[in-house]
Amino acid sequence: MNYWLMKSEPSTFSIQMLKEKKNRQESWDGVRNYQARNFMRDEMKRGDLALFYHSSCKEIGVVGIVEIVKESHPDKTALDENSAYFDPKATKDNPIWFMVDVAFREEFPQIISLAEIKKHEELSEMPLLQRGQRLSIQKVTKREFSFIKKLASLKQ
DNA sequence: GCCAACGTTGGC
DNA sequence: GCCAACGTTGGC
Repeated sequence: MNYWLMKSEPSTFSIQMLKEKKNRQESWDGVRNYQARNFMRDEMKRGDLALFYHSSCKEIGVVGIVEIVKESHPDKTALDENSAYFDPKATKDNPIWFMVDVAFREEFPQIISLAEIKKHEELSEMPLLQRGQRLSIQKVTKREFSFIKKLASLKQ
């Protein structure tokens, strides 16, 4: 089982939006970076857990946990001319872009902010904190995942 | 809004 | 295959 961090701009898709969906599930569409795509296509498995990270917003940080409930399948927004994520190079036979489906598992009582993550030596090797790192999907160790989950529970 | 750091594109 | 130009990301 693997652990992940998945970034989203909350103005586009937030954990509240996921939580308010009827089945509390959503396809993680719109990823247009090959490395992030490869993680989804090749490595993400059903049952994996991911930290939900809000980026480019007022309160930056980890806001909760989601579970991968459906493994890689083609991202249809790449074929949709009306989508902001349309890619003219994608075809039905060669979709290029893939996505997984996630399900809401937990919303932290308080955000674990980027500033706080930076304070803990135990989290200092997270890709998130490495210079120039901007991948929207990143690997997280079990230790890091548990540490952040514990930080969140301590704030209750 | 700024800007550093990346990733992608396209001419050669 | 190189690499300059350009576009994007994302924290501040």
